[in-house]
Amino acid sequence: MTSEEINTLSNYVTERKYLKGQYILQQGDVCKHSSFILQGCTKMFFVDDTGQEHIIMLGVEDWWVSDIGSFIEQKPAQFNIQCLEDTVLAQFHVDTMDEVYQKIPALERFFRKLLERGLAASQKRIIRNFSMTAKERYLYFKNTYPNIEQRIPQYLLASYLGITKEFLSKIKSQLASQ
Amino acid sequence: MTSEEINTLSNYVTERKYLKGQYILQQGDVCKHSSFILQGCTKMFFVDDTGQEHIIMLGVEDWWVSDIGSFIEQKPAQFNIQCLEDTVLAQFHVDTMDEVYQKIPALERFFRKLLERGLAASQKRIIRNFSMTAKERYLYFKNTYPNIEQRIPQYLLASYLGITKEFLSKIKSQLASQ
DNA sequence: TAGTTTAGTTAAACTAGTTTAATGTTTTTT
DNA sequence: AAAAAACATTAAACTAGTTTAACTAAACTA
Repeated sequence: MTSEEINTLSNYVTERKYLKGQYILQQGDVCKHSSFILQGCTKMFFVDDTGQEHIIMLGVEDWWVSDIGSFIEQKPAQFNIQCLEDTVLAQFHVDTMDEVYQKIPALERFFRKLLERGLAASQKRIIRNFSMTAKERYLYFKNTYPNIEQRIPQYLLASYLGITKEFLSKIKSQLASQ
Repeated sequence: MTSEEINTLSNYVTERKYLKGQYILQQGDVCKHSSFILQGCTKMFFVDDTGQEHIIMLGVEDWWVSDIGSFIEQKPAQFNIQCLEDTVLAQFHVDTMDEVYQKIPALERFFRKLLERGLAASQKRIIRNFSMTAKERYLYFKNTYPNIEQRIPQYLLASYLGITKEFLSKIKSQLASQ
């Protein structure tokens, strides 16, 4: 991107602050923003028929968060996004995306690459869920994101890993006693 | 797209035939094509450390298949794609993508939307794996893709559902006896 | 047409992960 | 500083799904 383009870009980006616990997006609402985390920590989750919460994605600094399906199609979101800490976002609004893409063609490419990485990551996660045990998934998480575990409560990590908090406890005590 | 653009497009698309059992892509190779299924049926899978095969995606007519991560970054593929029937593909080659995008800007948008849908579908699959039992997943599959089950062997469906073929057998006999 | 491979079924023994419930620990509120 | 709320641990009973193994059925090969 040229420095002129970066300048143009700034007209389309809004900074917004959220407090811990606040929702960036609620299941059923239409996702109006694609957001980049400048500071803070978020969880993207959905609530199933039985009322249980399942975490799809955790987000920290430099990650993008949004319900992409909802954002693109402007249909009701399937997911909630909530702040686990006070969080600062840089947001693009859906109504100005076409305009930005037109003014800065490189951005369309950038967002495509973002999506590609997101899809690749999502597919890898499906694989991990199929081919690894809960203990292996936990160790993989610790290894891949060594600084997230300290920032979030264990029951959320358990939900992200697809297991109960009780079982995560058991795994940790097993690992500790070795 | 204008009819002129469609004409231009045809210069960049190649038709290719594969026989049942042939590989469109092998784990470790770099994915050079993004392919649209004109006819046939494919499986995308990966083989884990223990030698077990896990199906990420099945593909039939009108679906796109490729290892997107590998295609985009031009890195070795993590997945295999193999034909379950004689299959005819319409393929874009990676080397000409930038050129096509330039000549037909609408195509870049089209591929972005494709990715968005792919990502949304992948996330939904993660959810289903977390929040549904194997029986529910099976019924969901039957309901959503009513004509795929007859085309593929049961042990592949089991792999797609993330269960053993024995357990799928059990589920089916349970459902039959109701 | 028999013989061999490939796919599907059934059942018993097993294991990874859940549920329930009680107890302990930390953090927040007042 | 006490009380309340939120989070974490442990253990016993349970269940969904796996493993192993033996058997049946279909599909290719000769």
